[in-house]
Amino acid sequence: MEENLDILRKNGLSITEGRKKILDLFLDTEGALAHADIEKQTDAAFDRVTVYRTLQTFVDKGIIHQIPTTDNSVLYALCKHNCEAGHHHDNHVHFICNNCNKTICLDDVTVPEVKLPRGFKPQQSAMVVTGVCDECK
Amino acid sequence: MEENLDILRKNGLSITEGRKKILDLFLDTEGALAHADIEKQTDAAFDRVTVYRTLQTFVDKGIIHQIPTTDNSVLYALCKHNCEAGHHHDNHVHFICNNCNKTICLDDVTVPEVKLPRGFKPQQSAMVVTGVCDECK
DNA sequence: AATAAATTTGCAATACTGTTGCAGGTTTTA
DNA sequence: TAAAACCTGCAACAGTATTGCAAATTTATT
Repeated sequence: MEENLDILRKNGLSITEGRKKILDLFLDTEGALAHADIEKQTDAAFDRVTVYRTLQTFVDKGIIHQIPTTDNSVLYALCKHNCEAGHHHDNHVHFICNNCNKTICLDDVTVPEVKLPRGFKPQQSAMVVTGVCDECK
Repeated sequence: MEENLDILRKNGLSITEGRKKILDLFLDTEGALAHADIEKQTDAAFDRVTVYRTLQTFVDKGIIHQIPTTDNSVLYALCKHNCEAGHHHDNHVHFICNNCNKTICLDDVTVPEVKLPRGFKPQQSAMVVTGVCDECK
């Protein structure tokens, strides 16, 4: 299986060890990943800076998306639906489990629209639900 | 007007210069405040550490609440509805203006409920909408 | 009102997170 | 295979946040 190579090629990115490994991590992970997770799970094989830059590149290309959290950490997850460079379609709800602390993309749950007061024009909405996930229940 | 003293007393907190000033800032501000805003607007009269500790104390007592943001900064705003120590009723939508960058609590807009997949038990929901606010429109 | 007890503050030190410039190395292109 | 393009690691730096401790302030007690 060479899904990782496909994705990198499709996005016009050079194929490098770092990008392959980090992309594999995302492909193998159900939940979301923080920068620190990636450093740990790659045994610090890559410089911190490289990891930051790789993540940024992936976000720019629409391969992964950033997840808003209530505590202020930054999490990333694969984009499931075809996002394009600079144009994310990331309007699903994110769930954070208080038990196992995983963050899960609920790809099938769309962020509902809300009625805003007069004069407010919405552009993007994000929703984070915390609670207990299906594995910890 | 001594609203600030009332609030501090009600929560069993010592009355100090720092707490009065910082609380006043929140009472006078419509939007939300970041740690950096507070340092600036108090002319660095208080040590950074004091500001951090004061904010933490206020959050613990239910005087202010943390706001989730899409970029990962930490913002705080007054709790309007009677929150109690360790028990926030912060279920209103937050709005971030892409033009003036203010974060506004839409106290009258409640976070809608969403149907989660089987096995997921929700406890708290947060919603952030970005766009253009009523003053920048 | 004065003192003792409790609480809060500021400083110093430390840790973590994230960014930039640049030289050297790797990948791609031709 | 060589040149061009691109990516990586290092070093340096900046911002954010936390902890321990002594000094200062606030509150409770007499």
